Amino acid sequence: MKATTIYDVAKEAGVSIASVSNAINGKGKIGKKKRDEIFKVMERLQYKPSVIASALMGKKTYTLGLLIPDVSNPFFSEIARSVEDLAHQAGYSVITCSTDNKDERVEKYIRLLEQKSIDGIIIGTGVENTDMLMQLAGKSLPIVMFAREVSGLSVHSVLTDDFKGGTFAAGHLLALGHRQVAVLSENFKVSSSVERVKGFKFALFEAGAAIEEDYILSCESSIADGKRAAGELLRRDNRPTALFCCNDLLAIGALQAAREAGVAVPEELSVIGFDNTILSTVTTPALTTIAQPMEQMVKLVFELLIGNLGDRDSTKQRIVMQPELVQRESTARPPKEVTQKVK
Amino acid sequence: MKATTIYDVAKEAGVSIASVSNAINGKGKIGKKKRDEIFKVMERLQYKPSVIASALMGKKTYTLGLLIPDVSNPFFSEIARSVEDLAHQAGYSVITCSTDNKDERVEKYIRLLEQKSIDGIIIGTGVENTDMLMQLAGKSLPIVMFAREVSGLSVHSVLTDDFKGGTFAAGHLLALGHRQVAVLSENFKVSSSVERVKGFKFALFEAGAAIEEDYILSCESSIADGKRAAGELLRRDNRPTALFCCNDLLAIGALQAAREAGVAVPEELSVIGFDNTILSTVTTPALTTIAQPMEQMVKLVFELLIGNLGDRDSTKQRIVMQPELVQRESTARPPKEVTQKVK
DNA sequence: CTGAAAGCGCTTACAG
DNA sequence: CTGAAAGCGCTTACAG
Repeated sequence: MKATTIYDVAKEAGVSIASVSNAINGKGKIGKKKRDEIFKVMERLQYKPSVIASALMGKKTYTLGLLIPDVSNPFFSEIARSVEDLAHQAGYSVITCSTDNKDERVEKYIRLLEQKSIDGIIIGTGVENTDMLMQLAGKSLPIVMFAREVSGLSVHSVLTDDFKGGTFAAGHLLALGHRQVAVLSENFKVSSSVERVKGFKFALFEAGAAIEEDYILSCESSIADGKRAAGELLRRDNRPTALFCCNDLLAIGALQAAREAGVAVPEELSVIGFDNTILSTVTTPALTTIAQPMEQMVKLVFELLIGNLGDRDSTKQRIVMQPELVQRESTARPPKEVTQKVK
Repeated sequence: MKATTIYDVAKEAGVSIASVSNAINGKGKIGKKKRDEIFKVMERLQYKPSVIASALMGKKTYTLGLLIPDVSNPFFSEIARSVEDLAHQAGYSVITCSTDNKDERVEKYIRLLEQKSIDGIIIGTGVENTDMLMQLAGKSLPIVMFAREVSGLSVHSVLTDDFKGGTFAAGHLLALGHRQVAVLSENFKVSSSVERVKGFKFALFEAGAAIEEDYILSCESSIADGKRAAGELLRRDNRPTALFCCNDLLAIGALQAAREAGVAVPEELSVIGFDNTILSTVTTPALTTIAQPMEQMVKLVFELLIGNLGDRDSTKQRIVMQPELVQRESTARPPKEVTQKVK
């Protein structure tokens, strides 16, 4: 049972395939009668043009690639949904690619996407080996970076001001009276985390409460790893009174470690996350966190990718959005007398 | 800067395009020397065959469609990840489509996917208007239903035994001593929920603790809606001592409603969910829930879709997997004297 | 073993 | 306004 082709409708309507094609694409001039007849036949035959064939003729595939670390991570699944919705509205489908922040996966996926002649690619994952991206950027395939940055890469990007997000977290903790703080950072490959930590440290330093380097722990981005790292911190003699976590997953791990260690949050330990995912609304206590304006960011990504914002391809846009502190229940004033746990 | 085509490598290697094609696909017989030379040229020119062109010749597009209600819902985002990984291993990409359980979206997406000549489609979303699916099933496009069923549709399916899942939930609550229970169900369109409720009711009935119909509330699948419905239930004079929720989202809503109403979980109210998503590990108390063997299910879906399990297309497989009770902290014995809240 | 040629389902100049 | 024809980048018989 072969699908009906343009030939079938042309024959059925008694016209040439060129006319059918023109009718569909609104090109050329076609007599109204002929056009109506053609549409009627298409309807009757349930004709659906093959995007494969038209893509081969140099038209679009109406498919976009989305590279993120992991769709099953709520932060990224929320992004994936926004991207999908906007894409769908514009007639595009999106191929989601979870990279686990591994370069080999990034490479493999990009190669795959290229072979499929996609129309554009959104990169929201960390990449170490930038050569491949450089090369990609040199081709005609539109790229936009989302919430990540690769220095020296000439592409559009829409970012959150992660540095400022870090200062917001620090400011909040400082205002509450904390002076003994620690941070759980993501892997150094993740440029956004690096910025967040920088901002955090900077604000602390400015306030004369500079953080010691060994109170900055690097983790993989998972609840389990956050728990492990936070547990380590809580066992130290000089326990911090507040913890800044570079994403909500890590913060939740911290919450769990605190519970296990019998440390009350927020009374004995304040915890602040980043991203404002659904997870942060679900924990007890609910998580204070830094929000990124995701919806707007995704919208801008589209403007850049398939809209006219990205048209003048001479200058690459770099759009930076403002983060926001979302105060919930996991942060409070530090305990009156800081517990100096002695072994 | 046009991409390099098969002609470029043929010319460069001094052979015909047919030989290049054969070399790539391991077809026909090619002299070892020629073959090596061809590969060397492909490498040098960075030649990547166009899947568009080969798809037009009737070969696969190596693209799969995945229809689910919502990627940003953790249950489905976890599925999406498993699907992606298995697909990736087999050289496929997947286009994720969030339907919100709306038929119009289902139709639009399916049409889109058909035009893109995808190789197969996984349907994990509720569908009311089955005509369209019937028609789809009549075509050559492989389909497999995942965790959802449409009666009368002749396609492969891999399911959890939702009815049994419901009885597990009931059995657990019964064993704990609960007799006054209620349920938060999803929309009736969701066949799996219907089965879960049926099983739950059945087990209760068997135990002589039949549930009253007005203690079964239907909700949209969101935390907010679960909270609303649970709140309603908790305000009743005859408050239930246990709540079975058809998915974790609803259960979390129930947890939140209980907290707001000052009802302690699990001391005064037991709550049990379904799906065992990451969310259930993150709440306080952690959620007792019913788990589906998702990884295995996704594996089977692939066997059916692109493996040999689905080959003999005469008989459609219907594979039913066993659910499992995951006991955590949100369920316990009912309070000694059941509170009879009088207005 | 190897290559010339037809064809997949479209789009696009180009004549009429 | 309309249609014949070439071509997109491949694959596949079919001769040699």
